[in-house]
Amino acid sequence: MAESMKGMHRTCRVAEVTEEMIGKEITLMGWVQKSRNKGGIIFVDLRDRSGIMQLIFDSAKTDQETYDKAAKLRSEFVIAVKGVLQKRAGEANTKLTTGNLEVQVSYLRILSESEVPPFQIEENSKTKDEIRLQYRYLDLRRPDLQRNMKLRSEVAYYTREFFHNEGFMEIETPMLGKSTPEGARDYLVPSRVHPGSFYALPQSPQLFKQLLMCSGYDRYIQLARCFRDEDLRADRQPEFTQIDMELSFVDVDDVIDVNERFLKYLFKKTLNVDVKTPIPRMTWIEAMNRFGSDKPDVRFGMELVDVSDVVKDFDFVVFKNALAKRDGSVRGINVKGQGDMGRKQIDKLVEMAKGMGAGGLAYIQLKTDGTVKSSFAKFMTEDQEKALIEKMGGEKGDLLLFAADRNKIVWNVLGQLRLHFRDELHLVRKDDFNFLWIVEFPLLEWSDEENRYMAMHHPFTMPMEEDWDKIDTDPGSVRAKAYDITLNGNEIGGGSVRIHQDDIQEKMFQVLGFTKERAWSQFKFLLTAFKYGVPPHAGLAYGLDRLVMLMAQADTIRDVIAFPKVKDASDLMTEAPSRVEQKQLDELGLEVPPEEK
RNA sequence: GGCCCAGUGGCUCAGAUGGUUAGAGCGCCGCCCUGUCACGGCGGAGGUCAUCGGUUCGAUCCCGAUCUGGGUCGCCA
Repeated sequence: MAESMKGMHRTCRVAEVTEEMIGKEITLMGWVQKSRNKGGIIFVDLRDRSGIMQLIFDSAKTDQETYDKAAKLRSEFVIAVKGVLQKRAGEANTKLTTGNLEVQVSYLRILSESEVPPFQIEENSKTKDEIRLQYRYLDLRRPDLQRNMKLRSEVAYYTREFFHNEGFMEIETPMLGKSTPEGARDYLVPSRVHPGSFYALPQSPQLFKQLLMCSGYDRYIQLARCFRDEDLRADRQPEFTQIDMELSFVDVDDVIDVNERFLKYLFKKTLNVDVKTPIPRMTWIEAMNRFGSDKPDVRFGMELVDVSDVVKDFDFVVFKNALAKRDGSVRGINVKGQGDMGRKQIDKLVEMAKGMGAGGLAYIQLKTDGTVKSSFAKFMTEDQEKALIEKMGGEKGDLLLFAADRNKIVWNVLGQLRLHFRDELHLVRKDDFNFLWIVEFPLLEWSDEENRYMAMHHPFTMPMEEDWDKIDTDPGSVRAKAYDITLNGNEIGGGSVRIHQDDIQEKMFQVLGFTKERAWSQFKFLLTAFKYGVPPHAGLAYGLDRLVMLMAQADTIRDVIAFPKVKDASDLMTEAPSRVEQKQLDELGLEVPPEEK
């Protein structure tokens, strides 16, 4: 039976008691974590978001009615107790911050009873995601999720504080906007007033923040909700939050400077971690050549080695074909100490490589017994083999893996294998925070599918002045004033300097295959705004969820989002998305497929 | 959309060449216990072995499809 809390007032959270309160009567409220009835004395662990406090019901000291009531307490009952805070009479519990304290209860109210929960409310739950998410309100009671939510709240707080002190203004941009077919799929919202017309939920506030620069707001920040109707991943949700910013009268170094100070401040305040500044910078091409990734994990070696020159005369058709391709190369990695790997495991690696788009994976095993086994031994002379091993720095016991194809594929295959071995061989520590800027991204990326160049970042990204003269002759070689901030091999943010000169913008649209008409119909408001005095500006956006995930050392982004969605973008708790009543559809002038039975 | 993994009491898992009563730990219920805190002792309840179909004398186990969840590729300017 649920009782009222009338007349009772919570003194503080259960683990927020102080030494001065010892001997005083206090009132606590929370959930029953656990009850241990010894017969004659009952111990109850009372839990709230601050922690746990042990309650004592002693048959010799409490009245019979209270004692009998205490005997009825079960897990997750919500109770209010009045009693004297005291030093523990028995052994202290070193695992609790309140382990040397307890409350001798004189008065108990059961504010709410609870059914037996479907899983135990405890740290490091092994319960499968499906059930946790169905009962998310119970899952969120678990201490590890409460810690993550607290960290997330603090990240948001210190972010606002830092940027406020730096003169940034937080300005909200619309959730109901205009659909732009470039980029990710939009979530669409039908308009009742304009049947057949749709708003789109924002993928990012990109264009609005540029307009705010046109309006003179100088330094803008927003913790912005964004939406992308694409498939989910362990680190990707359909709705997510960005720390979104834009600055006027700045260049690359200015954006990097304020953000390095931000990261230093944030990590110190929230995790007490010292971020060393300046954060190192690496160009995109160096990252790709050395690590096969534009978000390299540089905490360990196993760097890519370009062996194209060494193998160019090998009588191996796979290598020859690769080198004949545009942007083709042969590169390898040296997996130290794995030369004795079994055939089965190697086959698995080859399969992995094929899954990443490679035709296969060539290898040389330098076994510890001194023998050498290679998948392409018959296509090279002994001297050639020796030269290749030497180029790779191969020693007894090493495994040399080679990919041959267009650079894009070679980088991807070896870059991913490198990460595979990082995890397999435990080459890094999780609590190590290694930041790295990646700069000088290519401006454009060729799309085979569209048969044209696409913007690597977005169409408003400023090219590097020194490359601009190559925009007609060799567009693929033009670098952009774009930058990403990475942490331990994850992209946590990215941005660019934006184009503010209309002649460059016009040329960009032309290169991207936009007709003047299409560019104008799509971005009329922006292009018009740019006619009325636009300052040079640049910005950056962090993925807040992914950042907090890494800070919390969580394995999935779901663990830092209160109410996340599952793989098919549905919510197991609310069962959204759901069908709606015909009346709603009629008002919108919409027809939808009939429900499947 | 493709590929891979998983689905057995409330939770986490084990299991059987295909054969009587499918096990364990935790949780739950009852009784006992005045210093426990992974409390302890005794007793007990609880299972369409994800669903549908096939093979078989017989299927939780083999086969196929489906569903659910996870990972990943495509996708994510």
